[in-house]
Formats: sequence, C-alpha cells, structure tokens
Amino acid sequence: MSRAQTRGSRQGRAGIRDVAAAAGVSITTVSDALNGKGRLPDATRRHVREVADRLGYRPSAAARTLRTGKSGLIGLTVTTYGDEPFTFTEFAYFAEMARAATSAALARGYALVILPATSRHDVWSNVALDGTVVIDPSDHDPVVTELVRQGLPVVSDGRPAGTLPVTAWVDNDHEAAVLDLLDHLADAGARRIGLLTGTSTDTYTRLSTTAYLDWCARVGQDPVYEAYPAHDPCAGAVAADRLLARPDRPDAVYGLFDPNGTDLLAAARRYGLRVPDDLLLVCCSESAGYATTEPPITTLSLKPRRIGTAVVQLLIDAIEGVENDGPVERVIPTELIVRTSSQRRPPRTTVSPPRSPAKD
Amino acid sequence: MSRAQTRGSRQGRAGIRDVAAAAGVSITTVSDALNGKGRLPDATRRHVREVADRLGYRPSAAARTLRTGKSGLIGLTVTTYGDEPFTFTEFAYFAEMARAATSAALARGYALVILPATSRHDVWSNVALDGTVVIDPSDHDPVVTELVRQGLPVVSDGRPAGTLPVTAWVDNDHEAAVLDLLDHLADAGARRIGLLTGTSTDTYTRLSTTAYLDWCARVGQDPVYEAYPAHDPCAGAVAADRLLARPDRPDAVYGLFDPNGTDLLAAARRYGLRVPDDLLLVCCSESAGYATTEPPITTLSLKPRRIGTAVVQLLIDAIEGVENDGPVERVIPTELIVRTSSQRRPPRTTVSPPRSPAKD
DNA sequence: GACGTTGACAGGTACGTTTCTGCATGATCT
DNA sequence: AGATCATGCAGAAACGTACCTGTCAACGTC
Repeated sequence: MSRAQTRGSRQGRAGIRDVAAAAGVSITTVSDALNGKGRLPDATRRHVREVADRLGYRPSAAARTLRTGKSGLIGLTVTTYGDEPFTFTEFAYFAEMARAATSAALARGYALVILPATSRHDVWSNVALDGTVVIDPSDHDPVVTELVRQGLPVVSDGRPAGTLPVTAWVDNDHEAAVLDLLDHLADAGARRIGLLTGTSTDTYTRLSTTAYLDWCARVGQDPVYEAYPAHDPCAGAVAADRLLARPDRPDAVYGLFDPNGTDLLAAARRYGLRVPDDLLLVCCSESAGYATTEPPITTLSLKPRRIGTAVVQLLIDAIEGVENDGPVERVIPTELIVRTSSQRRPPRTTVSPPRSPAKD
Repeated sequence: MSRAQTRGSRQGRAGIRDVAAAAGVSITTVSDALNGKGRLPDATRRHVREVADRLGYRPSAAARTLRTGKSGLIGLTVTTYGDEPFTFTEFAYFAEMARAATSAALARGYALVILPATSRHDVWSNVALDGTVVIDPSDHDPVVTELVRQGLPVVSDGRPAGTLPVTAWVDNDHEAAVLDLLDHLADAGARRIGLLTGTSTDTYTRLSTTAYLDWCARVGQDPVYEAYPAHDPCAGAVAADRLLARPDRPDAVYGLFDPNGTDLLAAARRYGLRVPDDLLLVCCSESAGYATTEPPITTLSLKPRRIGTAVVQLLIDAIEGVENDGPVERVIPTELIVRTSSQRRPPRTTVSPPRSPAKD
C-alpha cells in the first residue's frame, strides 16, 4: 500500500508506468509505441504518444543507458596545463575544433562531454561514454589505453605516436604543409628562413620541426630556430626577440604557434625591421585577426573545423558498428592563407640598410 | 544454467558481482568498501579495493545514476546561429567562459555537456543532467521553462529578461560599466561619443544601449550610434564605416562587440583619422590581440573567467541542496583595460611630457 | 473442424548499482 | 545473568527502461 502510494504520488517526473496506466495499456506497449518498434496499429501509437505528451513524460536517460548500453555521449579530452583546460597556444584551434565537433555530434544525435586528460579516474568513471575523442594524445597515454581496454572506441586528433591503439585518427600532413610553406617563402625571396618552435614533444611540434630541418638540409641552409615552452604565454615574445637578435638573423620566419605572428611583428618593430620588406612572416593560426594586422600576416590554417567534423564522424561510425580492422586514418589538407607579410614587394633601387638590433 | 554462464563469462567489463565473488564477500560489502560507507574494518576495505583493482572494476555510471538520481553532468547551453554553436561575435568570450566553467565543474567532480539551445528534445532527453547553465537566455526560453518544470536547477549567464524562472544568475553591471567607460572617454577629451551597437534584443545589447542614451541625456550630447545585426561577421565593418562617415562624426567611439575594435581602426584609417589623436577608441572584447594592434586598443573586459566560475559554483550549490528562496544574483565587476587608443596625447607645447599622473 | 499464421498486446526479467533492513556475534552495562 | 549495544556483514528491494517470451483472439486454409 505504501509502495503504491509512493509510486502513485511520485512528485515531479512521470515514469513509463504512469503513462501505461493512464493510457490503459501495458508498459511494453508504451515503450514500443514511443520508440517505433513492435507491431502496433497507428491508433494505439497515437493514443500513447498523446497521453505521454499530456503527462509531460520524459524517458529516463539513465535507465535507457543502463538497459541499452548506449548513452549518446562522446567524450572530448583536452590536455590541461595547470588547472585550466587547453593551453592558450592552441586556444583558437581548440575553440574552432570543438565547435565543429559539437555540431557534428549533435547532428547525429550525440552530445559532447568535455573531459581533461589528467583528471582523476573519479570523473572519468562517473560518466557513461560511448566513445572518446582525444586531442593530441601523448606517447603512452594511460587514459587512452584504459579506454580501449574497456572496449570503447577512441579517435584521436593528431597521429598517435608510438603504438597507441586508437580506433582511428585524423591529422594534417604536417611535413607537407611545412615544406610547402617554406617553398612559398623561398619563392618570395627568402634567403634564410628561421623557425619559432616549441620545446614540447607532441607530434605536431616534432613533425613540423623535423620537416623544417629536412628542408634546410635539402636546400643547403643552416637551420636558424628558437624553441620555447609553448604553454607559457609570455615565453613566445621572448623567443621571438631572441630569434631576431641573432647574428645570423633570418630574413623570413615561420612561427608554429598562434600568438607567434603578433609576437614576431612586435619584435620586428623593435628592431626596426619592415614586414615584409626586411622580414617575411608566416605563422600557424586560426585567428581571423591576422587579416587586419598591420601588415596582414600570412597564416597556415590546419582546418580545425574539418578535423573536428571528421573525428566525430569516424568515432560515431565506430560506435554504431562500422567495423574496421586496423586504425582508420584520415588526412585533412592544410590551407596557406597568403597575405601581405609573405609577399616581397618588387625590389627597390635604393637599398635601405637594416638597422642594428642593439639601439632604438 | 545459461544465465549463470552468461553472467560468469561476461566479456569485457567486470561488475560489482564479480568483485564480490572474487573477494568472497557480499555485494553490499563491496559497494560500502569502495564508497567509504558502512562500518567495515580497514582490512576488509583494503582487500576489496585490491581485488577490484585487480579485476579492473569500473562501476557503471548509468546504474549509479539510475540508483542515486545524480549523474554528475551539467549542461552548458549555447545559442546557435545556423547550425554552428555560438556566433563569431561572442567567440572569445564564450571560449574563455566555457574554459573557466569546465575547470570549475571538474574541480567539484562534475563534467560539462555542451548542448545547443535550439536542439530538438531528442538530444536533451537523452542525457541525464543534474542542472544546466544557460548563456543569455531569451525572454521566454522554452528550454529553460521545461527544465525548471522538471525540477532541475538552471543558472543563467546574463540577467534573465522577463519572468524567466531561473534558480540563479550571474552578470556584469552593464549600465555601470558603460557609464564608467563613457566618463573615461570624456575625461580623455571626447566631445561627442558614438556607439556601435547591435540590432538584437538580448539583455547585454539592450542595457548597454540604454545606458549610453541615458548618459547622453545627462551630459546633453546628441546620441550618435549605428546598430547592425551582430551575428553577421561582415556587417560590423560596414556599420563602423557608416558611423565615421556621418556628418556629425563622433570624436570617440565605443563598440559593443569584439570585432568592432579592428573594424573601427580600419575605418578610421580609410578616413585618414589618427587614433587616438582624431578618434578615441574603446571596444568590449576579451581578445588579447588588442594589446598589440597599432595602436593598442582600450578594451572593456566582462571577465568571462569569473563569470564561468561563478555560474558553475552557484549551479552546483543548488544541485547539492543549498536551498535559497528566490533567485540568487551575483554581479561580477568589469575591467576597463586602458591602452593608447583612449588616451589623448598631451598638448605638443611640452617636448618631453612627463608620465601622466595616471593614478598608478 | 483441426491447424498454422499473424496481429495486438501483457508479463516478467535483466541492466548494475545503492541502500534499507536484518541477523548474527561478541562486548559492555545494570 | 540478562539486557543493551556496537560491529561486521548479507539479503533483497528498488531505480526506469527495453526486450524476450508468451497468450489470446481472429483469420484463413485444406
């Protein structure tokens, strides 16, 4: 009796039982009617649906997940520095990528859960995921191995290093992008191209740097580069300054990270170098702001929108049972957005001498 | 028999039953040992924990949620334009706010689920939420009313318009911020201040605009403003141009939206106006890029980090049973980051002007 | 008229937890 | 010595859904 009372007077939510009782049918019929399964006449279906609407019935996601094993949730891991997710360096990239991933997931009926890679197991096991997107996983990421051990599909943004057993991955062809870009600078008249790179060992930094070194070896130029800890927002400006202060100062620079463009521009100003006349500039960025700097700066876009979309599509394919043996790989082309900073003006008759880096 | 087999040979996941069997205790004991409840000697607790580790036991989040009614998930709604979440105008603000909200949630053991306000009920009812953060809800947002009807706490970023029954809200004091900023411009010598505003009816735009009009009325200045649809990334530049092309051209402008700074700067250049000599410039933005424009532009920061943190804190407080009658309101102060664009140079009579007594 | 067949539903079980209740056992108190 | 009490654990009832397995009628079919 008290049970019946408890059930009948459940405050707030109406359950499938209440709908069944109100509609005068069984629980099974309600479930079938609402989910479009079973063999029911349209009249019954409509009736049940109408009663459910009237009671404001919402199925319990938890119960459905428990029963079906599918939650409709996809994890999106971000690397954390300190206690803030994703570093400032990859800010615009991440925002764009997450935006695209969100809409791609929603379009297929999934929602995204933001989870940091370094979180204690606590949070990870408190949420039922159907699969996970990992951004730039490190060599032997414990989270990834744990996830695949649980049988969950894992798709990574960034080619996994080592033998990380991901289900699929999506990445740009970073080597090709850098080589292409360096050729572009050389075509614009660069004689000595410098690189602003990072000290971290992630795939992006590593591949880009070795591509640069390879290119230098091929064309016979001495490498000129400065590396700095990319997660430190201040270190970039210092490194940019160091690069332009070198005795073998480059006449063109490529910066691997988003803020490098403005940092290099500021450094160039300090040394009295005109862009692009004395210094050609390119950086890898998704920020639209570089279209309106003075001068506008050429950027390499990694196409985070396309990457975010592709990653989610592959993950949901895997979740919904498209079996593949071996990881699926998808390469997204980059785009070089050429602006003033990397286009040398036609040579002048009178050469203005470069200023000394010391005084100003 | 077949049932026992099915249970015993469950491929993949180990359940609490398996742990109990392996440890030679009951299910209750396992649950209590792992969750730190009940009265168990430390020896038993350790033993159970060790066995669970060995089996790689992870509790099912779905089952736990079903049982306890708490999922540890918080919804984060974003307004969608087209099929992409959040418009470009609020890009940097949203990214910063979401970042802070994410870490605040994780610090308290919750995870964030990104959900668009306009999504079909489909997705919303497929995920079990403990509460929701809504960004800038519209007057009679159906999603919000539906959520509170279900008894879920809802905290909004942005003071809710009308009688939206939110649990709590967090916002800046936009009127005060605008008045303060206009005083700052007037102090810097502005005689006629213009406004670049939006055509949409959200709270932020509305409050800021009326504050501007009030200020004008108070000091006896004719309002000079242009409004444009803020979700259109191109319209801003056109509106900026219109504003500076007016016969009653202002000698100072405040732009309500993030890209207005660069748009106005570009427009000023086109009309041969020097900043700050001929035109003072301020815009509302979270972009660090305005520190390195030529000249650097004064910005009004809405402190999205603090807002994101506060919103999540209030929401989790509400979830975890801190009862309040009537909505809790929290006002976050804004910050005016003064840069060159809003500081009129001192008259040229003095050769080397001493540092202005800028109250530092 | 006995017999598959099919449509339209109901019963009941299982998903994997948490937690309330109960039941021994030994210790402590009156 | 009997009553009380804390301790250490086990049983079993939910949580709300999905789906498998009937049941029962109506409908042919030979």
